[in-house]
Amino acid sequence: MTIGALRSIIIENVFQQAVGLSVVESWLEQLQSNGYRLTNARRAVVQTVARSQRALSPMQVFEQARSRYPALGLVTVYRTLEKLEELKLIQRVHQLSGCNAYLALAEGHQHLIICLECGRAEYFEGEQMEGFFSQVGERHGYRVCEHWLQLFGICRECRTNEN
Amino acid sequence: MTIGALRSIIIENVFQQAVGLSVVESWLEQLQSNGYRLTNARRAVVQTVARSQRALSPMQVFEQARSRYPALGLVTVYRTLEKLEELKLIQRVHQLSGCNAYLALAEGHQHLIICLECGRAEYFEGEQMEGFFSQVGERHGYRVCEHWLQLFGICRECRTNEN
DNA sequence: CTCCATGCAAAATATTTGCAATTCA
DNA sequence: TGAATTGCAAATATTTTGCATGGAG
Repeated sequence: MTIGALRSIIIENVFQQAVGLSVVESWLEQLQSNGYRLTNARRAVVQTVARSQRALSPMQVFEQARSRYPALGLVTVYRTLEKLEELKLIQRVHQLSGCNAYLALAEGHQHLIICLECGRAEYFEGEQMEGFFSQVGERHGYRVCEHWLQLFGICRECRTNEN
Repeated sequence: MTIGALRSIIIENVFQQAVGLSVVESWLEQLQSNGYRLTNARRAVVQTVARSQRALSPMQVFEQARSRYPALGLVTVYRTLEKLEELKLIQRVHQLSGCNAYLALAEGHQHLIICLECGRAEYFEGEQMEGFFSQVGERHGYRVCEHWLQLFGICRECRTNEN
């Protein structure tokens, strides 16, 4: 094993511990504490969605999760996503390309910025807008109780690759 | 005919001239000038969508337009909506209840406020936000080129009816 | 009279449901 | 062991496509 390969593994482990594994374990715990059983099918789906940097459709989740657990069925993906959404661990993301993709839900970070090229999705904050939204509502006679804000663009990595 | 009925007709005509008929005629003209033929099916769809205050699904358009032109088929609704969208006369609207509804597109008014109760949809302006959106993009390394902003709430009429 | 447009039927997709076999707790 | 979970197959729901007929220009 080369130094390079070793370093990759270390970095991967650090990465998983920092942003991957703990989220997976937290989701599995929450499924369990809400009365759902932990199965290999659910573990595969949770690992796939929790670690993804982009919103995935049920079919994409199915394809990726099947490499972890080949016996997985598409129906189980649908049912697991349903439960994760119900527990507010993921949310459905609407994009120009479709509205059936799911992404980990970051608490308190309501707004999304999505790369049109690679699909990478990140949350950003914008609390100062709530006041503006209420004002707009008042002006039109609405009591505003929800809002969707999403930005679309090209991320740095994709711009670099294109040049 | 009573004075009341007469007044209703006058008001309806004024209304149609102000916000309904002219839009319908404009859309039909644009269909024609883009090489599409004017048929009764298309007239029925255009009248339904152009005059609606809320976003309508293909099935809803079909049901409403069929009362104007009973021989209408659902497939023609899909195909007509497709052409209207291509001509940028309507847009697909994403709601919690689904993403397959279409609404007249008001030029220059990019953002929507939608009543969760009755579905009424109105556009509002918010040009001052473009700068903010670009800033957010920069901070995350994105070149922002598009944005979605939608507010959801309860309109005045629905609040009144509930009390 | 010539194509474009239509509506039906069928196909293609996407999602949900019924159910017997399996697996977790 | 008992009940929740699974995957398959079938049912639904939605949208698209093929095609013979009809209608606009």
